[in-house]
Amino acid sequence: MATIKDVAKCAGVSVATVSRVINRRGYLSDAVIEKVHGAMTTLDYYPNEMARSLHRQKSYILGLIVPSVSHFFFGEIARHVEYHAHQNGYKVLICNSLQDRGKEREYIRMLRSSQVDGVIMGSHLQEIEDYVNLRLPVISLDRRLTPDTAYICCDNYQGGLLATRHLLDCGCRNLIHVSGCLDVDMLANRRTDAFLDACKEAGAAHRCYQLPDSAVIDLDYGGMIGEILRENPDCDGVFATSDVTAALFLQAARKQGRQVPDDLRIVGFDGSLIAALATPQITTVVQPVEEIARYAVDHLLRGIDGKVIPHQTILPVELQVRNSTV
Amino acid sequence: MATIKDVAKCAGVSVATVSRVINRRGYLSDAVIEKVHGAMTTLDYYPNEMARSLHRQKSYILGLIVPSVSHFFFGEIARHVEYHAHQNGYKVLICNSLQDRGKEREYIRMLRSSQVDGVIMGSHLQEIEDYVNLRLPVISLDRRLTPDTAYICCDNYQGGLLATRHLLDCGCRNLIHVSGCLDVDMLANRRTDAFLDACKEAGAAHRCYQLPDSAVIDLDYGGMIGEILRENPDCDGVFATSDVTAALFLQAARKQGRQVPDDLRIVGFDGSLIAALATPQITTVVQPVEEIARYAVDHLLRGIDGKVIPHQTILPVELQVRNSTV
DNA sequence: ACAATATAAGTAAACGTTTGATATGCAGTC
DNA sequence: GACTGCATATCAAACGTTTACTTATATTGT
Repeated sequence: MATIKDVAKCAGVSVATVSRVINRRGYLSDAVIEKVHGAMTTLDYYPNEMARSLHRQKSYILGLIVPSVSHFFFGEIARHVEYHAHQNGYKVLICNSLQDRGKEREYIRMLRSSQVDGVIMGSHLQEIEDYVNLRLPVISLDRRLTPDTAYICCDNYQGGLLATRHLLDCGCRNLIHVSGCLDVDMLANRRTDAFLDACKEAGAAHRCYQLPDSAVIDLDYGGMIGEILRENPDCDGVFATSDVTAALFLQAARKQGRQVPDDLRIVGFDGSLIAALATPQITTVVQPVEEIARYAVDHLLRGIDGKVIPHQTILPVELQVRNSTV
Repeated sequence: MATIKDVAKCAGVSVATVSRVINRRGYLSDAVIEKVHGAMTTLDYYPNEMARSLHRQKSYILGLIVPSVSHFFFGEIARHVEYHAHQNGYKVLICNSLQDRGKEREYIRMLRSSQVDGVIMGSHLQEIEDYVNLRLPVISLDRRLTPDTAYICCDNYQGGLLATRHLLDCGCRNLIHVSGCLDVDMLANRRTDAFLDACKEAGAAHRCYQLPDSAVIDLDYGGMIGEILRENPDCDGVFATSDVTAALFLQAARKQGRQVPDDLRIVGFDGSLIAALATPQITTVVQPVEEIARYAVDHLLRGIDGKVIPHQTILPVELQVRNSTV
């Protein structure tokens, strides 16, 4: 590949001059500018970003760690994060932690070495201290890492409330809630809190189940869901912590001959495509994915620029009522 | 951040020595190795990959261009590409072209500037010449770009044959096929060829529809699908070019009071999660996504290392029969 | 006519690494 | 005791940029 030296030689000027015309700095005569541009196109020259980054001590690369981009929710997050990063002249390096502590730690190291300017963490199995050591601007999604790392999330409690109350309003009196693993202190756990509060408030029978961490990646826990449903023949309403889980309930219900929504009403969470593509379509709590991604990028970039940013950004959710409940 | 100089000073040796212990090169005494390691940990030092890349003229970064990582199929591709890249010590920069020619071109430029070692192209709107100019190892997914760029794809024709014959075997006599835009010379178009061949061979009535390019990104073309179904009241079998389209047919059928699979049988393509999560589950032609990604990475890396690689890699598909047809 | 300033281009150091060439010390050998 | 050979560590150049400094020339005001 042609370097700035080749361009300089070809144009008959110094490398400094070429650099100047690339960066439009200092005084340049039109003649020189033209010559340099000519040389650049004939040599098909592109500035070497590694060299630039090294000099300017800034890579314009962001790291994004998610459980997996093939996960509906995180796929959308990744898409929008990349979009907004690109809009701001940043590139993004993706990392699929696959819910594995070792990989998560490895990725964190790798991103540091790679001189990324900041990272967006959507996967959080690691012990807190590992993040502290990062010494890099970080925005976390849906988890408070340390007292002073900023995080973005949707209003999980409100979402849980909307979902549960909707089921109750539909006449459900025997509810089931399936959440992820509650051991890790994720903000998504507020959905479960809300479920419990709403059930107690209404005096409705209810039961909670937890899915293992791995469920986020290996989406074949349909058997488990069928089991849960079988265990609860009286259940008339399900609040699932994700749309995928809701879709699995839909299938299990059909297999067990229970009509949705007549015998069993189902509410999901996320507002991902799967909820809209299921038959019947699934009532779901819609997370503002695009906004979450936008704020994550915006705040991260502000952090990188040394500006102060809000610790906590909570975005509103919306209940999208569809045929799995009415 | 600490640099190699800081480590050298701290350990009381030269930077060359530090570099040597990092890279395990040349003769080193145990005493020095220990001192340097000590310094590295006390300073929390990580080598600067930009500087290394600059020197070694190799970034260990791969570019991946897809229409969108939030697309079911490409999300999985991205996940597995990243996985195998990581296994081989490579990082991956993602680019969502969003089926936009301008963005595609821009990303190609960006990847060149960023000194990626190679690129995997899963998005192909650009004119061929733009790829030729790349002068970078490239593996294309599902498209023959130039006579000498390697590509990986599944056996699209065979997939089309399996899908169509399965419908015919189920007794369908009035088929519909919905494909993507056939103007661009994608290998996925072979599915349509197979559909036509199989229908003619069996003497079955059939009709083809094309979806606009944008459908890959904006997945809300349900109305269009409903319209197609309404136009064809006698249709008893659908071969959709993707699982998403199949899922939309499922919904449209239900809305129009047609029972699946009794009145209408539906076959999708891709083998993505949506086919398994739909109710009823969708019969689909399963693409070996993981293998596709693995070969894409393997061949790209071999190409980067200057080895010769096969022009064409066609992987077998499999028909997964589910309740949307039987 | 001459200082003061504006314009234009070049020199060389720096960013953080790696590595070939080189220097130093120290056994062992004749 | 000079010589070889080996182990160990340093020096300095290079990777492709940017930019503070410097130098050279042109333009202006008095």
